[in-house]
This record gives sequence, C-alpha cells and structure tokens, in this order.
Amino acid sequence: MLSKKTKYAINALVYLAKGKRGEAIQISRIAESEHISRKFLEAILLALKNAGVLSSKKGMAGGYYLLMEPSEINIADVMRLFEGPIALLPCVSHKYYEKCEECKDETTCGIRNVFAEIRNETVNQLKKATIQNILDRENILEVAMKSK
Amino acid sequence: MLSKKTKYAINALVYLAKGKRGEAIQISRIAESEHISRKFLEAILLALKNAGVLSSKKGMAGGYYLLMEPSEINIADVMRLFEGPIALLPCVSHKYYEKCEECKDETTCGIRNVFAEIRNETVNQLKKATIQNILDRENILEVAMKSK
DNA sequence: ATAAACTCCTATTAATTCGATAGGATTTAT
DNA sequence: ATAAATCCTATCGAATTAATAGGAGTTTAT
Repeated sequence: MLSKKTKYAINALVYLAKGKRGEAIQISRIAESEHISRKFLEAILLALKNAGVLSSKKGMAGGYYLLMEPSEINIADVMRLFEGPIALLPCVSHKYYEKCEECKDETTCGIRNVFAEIRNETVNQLKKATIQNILDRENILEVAMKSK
Repeated sequence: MLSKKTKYAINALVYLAKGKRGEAIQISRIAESEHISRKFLEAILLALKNAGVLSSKKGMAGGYYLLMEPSEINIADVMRLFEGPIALLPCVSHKYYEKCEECKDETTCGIRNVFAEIRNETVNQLKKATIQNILDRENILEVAMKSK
C-alpha cells in the first residue's frame, strides 16, 4: 500500500494540475481542499520541489505551481521519491540495487528472475500512469456518469 | 519492497519444493540452509500451515511439508498473507476494501480508476509467478549458464 | 519601513510496524 | 520415560511513519 506521503503527493499534484498553469497556490489551500495536515503537506511539496516537479514563489501571494507538464509527471517517479525502490527485491532494483545477503548465485536464482520480470512490468505500468492520464480519466468518468 | 517475512516464506517454499514430496523437513534445516533465524522462520511456517499451503508432523522426525502443488502456490497469495493487500490504495482492494477518507465521489475518481487498473494487472502478474515457475526458471538458467 | 503572508528548514514526538527472541505447552517416535 | 520436534503466546528493541512545533528567511502590499 502507498504511504500517506505518496498518496497526498498525488492528491496535491492532481489538484495543482486542475488549476491554471503558472498560478501559485498556497499550501493551506491545498491542505484544506484535500484534507491533509498543513505541516505534513509542507514537507511533501518541498520534496516535490527539490525533485524538480514543482516550483514555488515565496512571500505574500506566494505558493506552489507545477514545473513539469502533467503528462510528464508519472506515478513511478512520485513513488520512487517517497517510497524508495519499486522493485520488490533489492537485487532487481535498478536505482537501489543491493545484493541479497545469502544468494549463492544471482545469475541462476529463479526468485530473482521472476521478480526482475515483475519489476519491469510494474515500472512500465506505473510510468504510463501520469497525472494527465488521471485527469483524462476523471473527465471521461464524469461524462459517463452524467449520461446515466 | 517485500518484508523479510515474505521473502523468507518464498525461500522456504522453494526449498521445500526442491525436496521429496511428502517428506517432513525440520525448521532448523531450512533455517540453516537459507540463513534465517530459526524462531522467526517458525512463525512464518506456522502461518503458511494455517493458510493451508503447508502441513506439518509433530514430534520426533517431524517437520513441514508442502500440502499444495508448487504450481498452485503463487506469489500473490503469499504476499497477501504476509503483507496484506496488493492494491496500492485501500479503495481498490478486493479483499481489504476501505473507502478513502475524503474521496468526494469514488465512481468518478481518476486516481482510483488508475490504481484499480494497476491493481488488476499486478495481481495477474503475481498469480502467474508460482513456486513451480521459479523452479522451472532456475533449471533453465542453470542449463544456460553451464553451456557458457 | 514595516507588518503580513508566505515558503524553507530542522528537530522532536507519538504511534505503528518489523524483525527477532524467549519460554513453555504439546505431540510423537523410539 | 525421554528426546526431539512443532505449537502458541508474549515481549522487546529498532526502525519507520505520520504528524507537530517553532522559527528563519523571503516577498509584497500598504
């Protein structure tokens, strides 16, 4: 399961993507709308900023705004930022590789082989899931529900 | 990432599947071979027994043995047993469903829609990954390495 | 200039989960 | 009987997660 940090990050990104591009939005507005602790969200937005996803404007009328296009922000990257590796085993992670303590031979390990495949498919899937993709689905679903 | 519990469970299952069917193998033998704390492994095997994957024989010359076929034991079920839901959000879990605290409308939530798809594909993938599948891969890999 | 309204940053805390350990009860082959 | 195994419950320390606190720094309206 996703940690609350990751979930809140996605909520905030979707919220920002729904607003006007370039317009700075204050932490407290997002926190209120999405029911997130303001101080907790503060740390999350800061991390997204340091990762280059968001940018911010300080001072009065300041706030956060998207730096990347919603179509370029994907769940895989957001998850890596807040949860660490997507791979289920350290020995199949690209960015956080670590040898399994007592693996006799990595090249012939069936477990590793299976989990390597799982990792690859999962990453592909999570990369396809962008913020833009989420917005598009929301629109489709809303239209579909109205015509019911 | 998988917890050590889940990882150890898979290691133990592969170990048991490599041995003779029906033969009871002691916890300490598995623990030694796979470098797992004996007491910790005890709890893991007990859980697998209660889940109907393993069975055991008490007393002298006792131990654990597979109750299910290696081709019927899949990673999805093992993960559910030790990690809980496979879904990344509670609102898209089948077996552990929970409403998201502040979701205005579940039927039009784009986030939910995306993560529902991710869940389905992930479950399919993890169900295909059986213990038998791991053994098969190991054999293939070993043959391939020898001919190098 | 100054005060208000923001972000930025570090530290702390409370609660939960994870990995491991301890010890005795129960069962069974010899 | 006894030795060797599983069964079961309880506990503990460490790590992680979620949240809070407080103030330093920055910008802007007035």
